[in-house]
Amino acid sequence: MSPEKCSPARALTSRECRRCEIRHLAFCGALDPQYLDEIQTIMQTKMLGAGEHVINEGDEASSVFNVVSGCVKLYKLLPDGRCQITGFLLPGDFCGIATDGTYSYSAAAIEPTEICILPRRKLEAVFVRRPELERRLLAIVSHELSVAQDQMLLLGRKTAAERVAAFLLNLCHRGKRIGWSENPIHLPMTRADIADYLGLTIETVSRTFTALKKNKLIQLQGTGEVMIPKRERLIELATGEAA
Amino acid sequence: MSPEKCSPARALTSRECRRCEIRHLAFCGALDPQYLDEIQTIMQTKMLGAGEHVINEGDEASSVFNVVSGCVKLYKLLPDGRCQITGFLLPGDFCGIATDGTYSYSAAAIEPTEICILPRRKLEAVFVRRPELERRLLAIVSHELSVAQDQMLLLGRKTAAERVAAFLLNLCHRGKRIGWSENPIHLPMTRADIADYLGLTIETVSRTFTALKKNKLIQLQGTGEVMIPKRERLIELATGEAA
DNA sequence: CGCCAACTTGATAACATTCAATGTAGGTGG
DNA sequence: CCACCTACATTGAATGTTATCAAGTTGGCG
Repeated sequence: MSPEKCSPARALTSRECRRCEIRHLAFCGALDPQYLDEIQTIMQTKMLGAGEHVINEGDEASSVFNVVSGCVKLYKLLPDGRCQITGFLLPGDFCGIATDGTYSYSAAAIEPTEICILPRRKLEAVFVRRPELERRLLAIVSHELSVAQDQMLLLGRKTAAERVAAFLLNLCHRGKRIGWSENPIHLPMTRADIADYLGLTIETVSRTFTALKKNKLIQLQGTGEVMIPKRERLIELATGEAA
Repeated sequence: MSPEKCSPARALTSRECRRCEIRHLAFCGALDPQYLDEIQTIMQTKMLGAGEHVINEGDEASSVFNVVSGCVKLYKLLPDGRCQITGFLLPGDFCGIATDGTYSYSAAAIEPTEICILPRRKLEAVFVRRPELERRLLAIVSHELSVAQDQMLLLGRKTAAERVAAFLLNLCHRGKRIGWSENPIHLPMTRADIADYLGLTIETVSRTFTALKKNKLIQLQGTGEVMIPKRERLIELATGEAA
């Protein structure tokens, strides 16, 4: 629910963009390979352990970050500790866009995670030379806005069962794109993270999993592997078509 | 809660960008006045009555729209009629950005509203010549994403009273920017719209207004004018600092 | 003046939360 | 290798905030 303990930061290194296996998933993929040095020369990489922070809300927005491997949660806190996770970043996703010079949310790895660090200033300079990069960024941010609107519908109007169903299908869909198993789905996050993402409590999430299991909409293999036997029925539930 | 009846569409006309009084509020403001014709020549304007639609979810995303005057609600529906309003557009705001070729939400005027219509294709052509426009768009969409994240926190984790307080302060802040009265605040939308925006029911919104009034956090002058006597106390409530 | 839509208020019910206890799995040290 | 510890997850019982159902009230407009 709240910030987690941090292990000491790892040394900065630098991957080779040319050999980057997730480039086609990231915004860098908009760049013709011949111009890859534009990114390579301003970029550094870093390994993070579970719980380590990429971004602290309120800090000066000096960089944007690409997730290469692992999983990062974006979240906001209320003064009394209530937490809302606004998204999970998978390989190829990025964070760190800021409007007013400071980050408006926090970001923390939930498992061992490798990130690319791109200094904002330098990246903006690249945009001037390579507008296709900025165009891709606009497309991605627009898409994220659309996803955010879906999530508002979920948080404002869906029942617990609908939320959990939508969450599972979503993760399935995104995982597929990056080559994860479609069935069973792997959940890298805890029940607490799922609860904070869906605007529920841990207990309600747990009970909902149990109920879905009882109704044969899902099967659990351990707490982090979910089989979906009847995809259509889960989709109906998630979209609110089920009475 | 649901789509409203539509009166017949008004004739298309064209305002003069050069004399546009809200240009500095809109993304067009990024354009040096000497290039205003780039927009002027591709743009048309239209008057809408209350309830008329700007966008129908699922339609082909052929244009983007600027609000010149009035107020537009953006919303999404579930099959059974549940509605989530994702935002209210005030003069200077725009809508119609789409990722995959079709609109992912609906948009309807909630009072007489004037809009500018910019064909997507033609606008994209302008972007190539005038990258400052696209850059501004990225800044605006990034800001909207940040606002959407705030709204997720509200919908997922705030109480009814906190939601209403946050809503009033928000509208106050946005209204100020476009020259509306700061105190009392004018609410152009119905209780039903407020409910669908805050993920509550009409009854809960109404009761919450009554409760805030009883606690002297607001005063009502009719249903659409709200006085805020002690701004700080309302801010405390809205941000979750109040116990 | 009367109608209708929007709003308010009241009583009851439901869904999710809270508080509390129990269960399970992975990791560590004896 | 097993016992123990801790973090995470599940389950149960009671509570509470908000939703639902049902009247009323207000206010603007023809």
